Amino acid sequence: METRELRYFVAVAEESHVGRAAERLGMAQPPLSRAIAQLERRLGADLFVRTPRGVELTSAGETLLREGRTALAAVEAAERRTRRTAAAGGRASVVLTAKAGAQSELMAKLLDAYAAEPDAVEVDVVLSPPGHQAVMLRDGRADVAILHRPFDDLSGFDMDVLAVEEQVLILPAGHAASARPSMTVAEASSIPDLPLPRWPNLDGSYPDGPGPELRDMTQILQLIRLGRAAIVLPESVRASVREGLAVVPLTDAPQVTTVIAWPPHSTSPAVAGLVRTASRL
Amino acid sequence: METRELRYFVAVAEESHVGRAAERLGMAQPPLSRAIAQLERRLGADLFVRTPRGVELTSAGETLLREGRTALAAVEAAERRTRRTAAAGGRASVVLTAKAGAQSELMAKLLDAYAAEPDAVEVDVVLSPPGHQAVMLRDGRADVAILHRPFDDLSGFDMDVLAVEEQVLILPAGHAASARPSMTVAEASSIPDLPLPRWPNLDGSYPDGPGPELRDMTQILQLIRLGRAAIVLPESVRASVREGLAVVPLTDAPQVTTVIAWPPHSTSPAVAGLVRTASRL
DNA sequence: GGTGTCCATACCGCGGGGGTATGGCACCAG
DNA sequence: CTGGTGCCATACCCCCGCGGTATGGACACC
Repeated sequence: METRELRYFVAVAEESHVGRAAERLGMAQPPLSRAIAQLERRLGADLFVRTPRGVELTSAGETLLREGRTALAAVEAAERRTRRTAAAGGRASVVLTAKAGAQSELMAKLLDAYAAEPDAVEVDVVLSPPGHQAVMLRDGRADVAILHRPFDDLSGFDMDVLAVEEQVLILPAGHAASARPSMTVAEASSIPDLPLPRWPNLDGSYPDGPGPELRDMTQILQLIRLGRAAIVLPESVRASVREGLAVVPLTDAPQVTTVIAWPPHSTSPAVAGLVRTASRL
Repeated sequence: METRELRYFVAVAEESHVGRAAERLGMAQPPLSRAIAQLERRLGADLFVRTPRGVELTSAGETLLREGRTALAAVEAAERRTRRTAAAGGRASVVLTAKAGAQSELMAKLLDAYAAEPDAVEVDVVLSPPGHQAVMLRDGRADVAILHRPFDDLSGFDMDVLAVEEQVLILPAGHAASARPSMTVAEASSIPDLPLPRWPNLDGSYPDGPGPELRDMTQILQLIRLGRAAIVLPESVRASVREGLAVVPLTDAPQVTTVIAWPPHSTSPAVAGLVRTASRL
C-alpha cells in the first residue's frame, strides 16, 4: 500500500463523498474513484458502501481509517525529522516542545543540567499552545515534549515522570470564598459570580459555556484580579501568584503529573541523553 | 514520501550496498540508485555518503532509517488489520496473542469473562513463541497481546497491568540446593552442575553459553527432572510443577508483570471491551 | 418521467519507474 | 604507472499506470 493511496482513502473517508474529496485533493473525481476501487481490489476488502448521497465506511474501512491515520502520521514524522536533522547540518540537535507559560523553572533546570552533560547537543525549545505538544511529537515537528497527565493524550509515547502535584483554585484576593481552607472541584466550579474560563480546543475553537475564553495566562490572571473569574491550576503556579490573587487548595481535583515523553523506537542518542538527565532531576 | 521509496531506502541502508539491495528487492541497480537520489532531492537531504566499498548512512539517513522502519511497520499493520476485519466478514473479531504455555488460567478467566459481556465479539487466540507478541502487535497480525515486563519491549503500546509476581527457581527434586529456603539470582545461575537454559533470540538463533537450548516448556522440565538443568520462572508455574521438581524462591529476581497491551489509537470497540474486562479481573 | 446528484466506466496522453548499456571513479595488484 | 576490479551514476528507451475529459448508469426527489 502506498501513502498516496492512503491519503486518498483518508480524504474520501473524511468527506464521505468522492467528489468533494477529489476537490480537496486537487484532482478530478474519476481517477480518485478508480484509485479507491483499485485499493479495494488490492486489499481484497470493500472499504466503502456506495450510497446515493455519497459513500459510507464499511467496518474494514473504519479499521483502515483508524490505522491509516497513524501510519500516515508516522510517515510524515519520519520525513520531518529527516529534514530537520539534515538542516542541522551534521551537528545533531533536538527539538523540545512544552506548553507556553508554565513550569519554566523545571525547564530551566533541565536545560542547564543537560547542557552540562559531556555529549550534549543543541536543544531547540518550541513553546506551543496547550494540547499541541503531543501532536507535534506525533507528526515529527518535535523530538521530546514536556506534557501533563491527565490533560494530554500520552498514548503511544514512552515517558518518564518528572513531577506530581496537586491542583489549586486561584481567585480574587478579596472574594468571600478565598478565606476557605480548602474546596472541592464541584464547589469551585459553582461559585456564582466567578465562572471558570474555557480552554481552547485543539483547532482553536472554544466550547460553549459561561466563562471567559482563555487566551494566555497573564490575561486570565488579570481577569481574576478584576473579580470576573477563577481558575484551577497546578499548585506550582503559587510561585507566580502576586498580590490581588488568593489560592485555595482543592481536595478532590486529580493530581497533575508532569512527564517528559518521546516517540518510541526513535530513540536518537540525543533524545536518550536528554531523557536521562531529566529523570535524574 | 511513498512507502515504495521508504522500502528502497531501508533496503539500501541495511545492505550498505546499492547492488545487493537491488538484488534483494528483485530489481536492477540503476533504477534503485536513481530512486535514492530522487528521494534525497525531494527531502533536500543527503542520506548516504558514497564510498568505494558501497554506501554509508549520514546522520539524516540514520534518522530516516529509525523513523522509516516504524512508519513502514505502521503501514503494514494498517494493511493487515484491514484485511483481517474484511475477512471477518462484517462480524467483528479480535486477535489476541500470548506466549505459548504460560498463564493459561488467567487467559481462560479473561476469555470467559469477556464472552459473558453483552457486546462480546469472537476472540482468536494466537499462541506465539516468546518475544513475538510485541512484534505481532506492531505489524498488525494481532490486536491485543498478553505480555510480560521486563522481558517484552512495551514501548509504543498502551497497556493495563493484570498481575505482578515474584520469580522462582525450578530444579531437580533431589538436588542439594533444593533444600534451601531461598536463593539469589547469582547463586541460582552458578550452581555447578545445573546450567540455566538459553532462550532463543527473536530470529530463532541461540546465544552462546553452557546451558541447553530451550525449545518448549515440557522439554526443559524433562531436562530438569533428569538433573541436567534448572530454570528461573514466574511463581505462577508452581501450579504446573509435578513430582520430580523442586521450587526455590529467589530473593533478588526482578518482579514479572503480566500486562495486556494494545496499539495506541487503534482502539476498536472490540479491543476496548476486551481490555475493560481484563482490567476488571 | 424529468432532473439532479452521485459514482463508475471508457478512453487517451504523458510522466516516471524500471530495464540495459556504459561511463567515471577509487582502490589495488603487479 | 597501468590494467583490472568493484562500486555507483548517467544515458537512453520502453511501457505501465496515473490523471485528465467525456459519458454512462443508478438512485432519490419533485
